Amino acid sequence: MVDVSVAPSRQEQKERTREAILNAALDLSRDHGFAQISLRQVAREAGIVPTAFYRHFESMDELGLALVERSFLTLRTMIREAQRDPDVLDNIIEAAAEVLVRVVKQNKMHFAFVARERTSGSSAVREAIQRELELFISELAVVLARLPNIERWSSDDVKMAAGLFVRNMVYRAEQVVQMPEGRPDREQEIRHKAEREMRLIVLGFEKWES
Amino acid sequence: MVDVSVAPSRQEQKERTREAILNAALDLSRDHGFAQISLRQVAREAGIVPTAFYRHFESMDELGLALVERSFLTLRTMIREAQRDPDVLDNIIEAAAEVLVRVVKQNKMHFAFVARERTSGSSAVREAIQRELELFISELAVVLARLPNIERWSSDDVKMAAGLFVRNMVYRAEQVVQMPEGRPDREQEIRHKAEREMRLIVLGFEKWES
DNA sequence: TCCATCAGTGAACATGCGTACACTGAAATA
DNA sequence: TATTTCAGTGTACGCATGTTCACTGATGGA
Repeated sequence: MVDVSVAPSRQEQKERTREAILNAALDLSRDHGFAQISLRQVAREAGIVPTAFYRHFESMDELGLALVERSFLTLRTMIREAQRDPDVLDNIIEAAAEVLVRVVKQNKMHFAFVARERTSGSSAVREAIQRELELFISELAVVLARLPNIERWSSDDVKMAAGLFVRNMVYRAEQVVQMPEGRPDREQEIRHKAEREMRLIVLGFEKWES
Repeated sequence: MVDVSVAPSRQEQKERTREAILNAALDLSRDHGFAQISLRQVAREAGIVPTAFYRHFESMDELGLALVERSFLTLRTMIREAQRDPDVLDNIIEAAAEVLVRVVKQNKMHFAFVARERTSGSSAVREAIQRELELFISELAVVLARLPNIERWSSDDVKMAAGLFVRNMVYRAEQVVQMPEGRPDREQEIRHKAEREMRLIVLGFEKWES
């Protein structure tokens, strides 16, 4: 029996409300951080009564973890894309800078969330982000390991390089997030600076010994 | 007329209470961030009644700014020291890594505050920290500009390099702060990683063109 | 058609919050 | 010594919070 009516099924409706809560929380976090917002604010913004919140999450902490997961889905998609693209290996710097600005711009809220809560969220959220970032660095290390100058490096060294890239990426992502709407000049500037930094790091690669 | 009695003057007492408030706030910020703590908590911890808080600060925001200022005093002292020491130029990496771990360990709370509130504090606090960090990068750039390989660089390039150093320093400082007490092995590891990263960046210096 | 399920409701509560206000009493000043 | 100053007190207020509990009514399986 196929549902062809406009009325959503119970499951669909629940999922929809869950999304509304996630989006409300992400939106409210924007100004003052996730840790500052209250369960009641989230409920209000999501268009439900405070107690209905508990039908979806046991606590704000659990909501925070769900947001971490959803945000990193974006990042993982990004690196999977990069792994498939053969051009990336040829000019990793330009590709990375381009992807950085484009993807961050498309997912401002998620990046803002990660950058902000990485150091300041509740300990549960903070630890989840650190773990996910470590994972992300490892995945990037796999990509980097295929670069010509890096093939002979120890895996520790490759991870260090990946860590440097990611940290600079997080920093530049913060800037893209804080960037006011409709400022292509600022965007250009950030991309340019990100490129120069990565190029400097890559230059170091070529002379690196253990 | 010199005050030889044990009783502190009115001014001294006020200054003492102000310090108590600052320390209380720094201490309470440790676990959940400055933005999360309340005026009443700070007052309680400082041993005064909530309303007495207003004799010293107009709001929690003003307290936050005072903490930023006090925290950066530490950082500025650090770089002034480095500027006077001629050895620093010879082996800037080892010196920087050593100073990093030592000073951060001595002033854990201040560094933790800066690292945490940099991305998550109230906008006033956040902007104050960004400004101070920019200033710090400029000061470091002056030191770097005297390095043999860098003399011929444009000032923009030197600032980029200083920015890379500072961002990695902030990151490693976060780790030192989170480091559990009495773990010299972890300390050694962090210092070692910081050194390797800086060495990689310096290697890039040598081949840098514009 | 009947009935169980369960997403969302709405009232109630105890608690902690920021801040206004009138106050006290010791230190500083005259 | 008499007076002023002012850091710190204590009460009181209205408000937002997290969580409890009994509830409603549409969905969807029997």
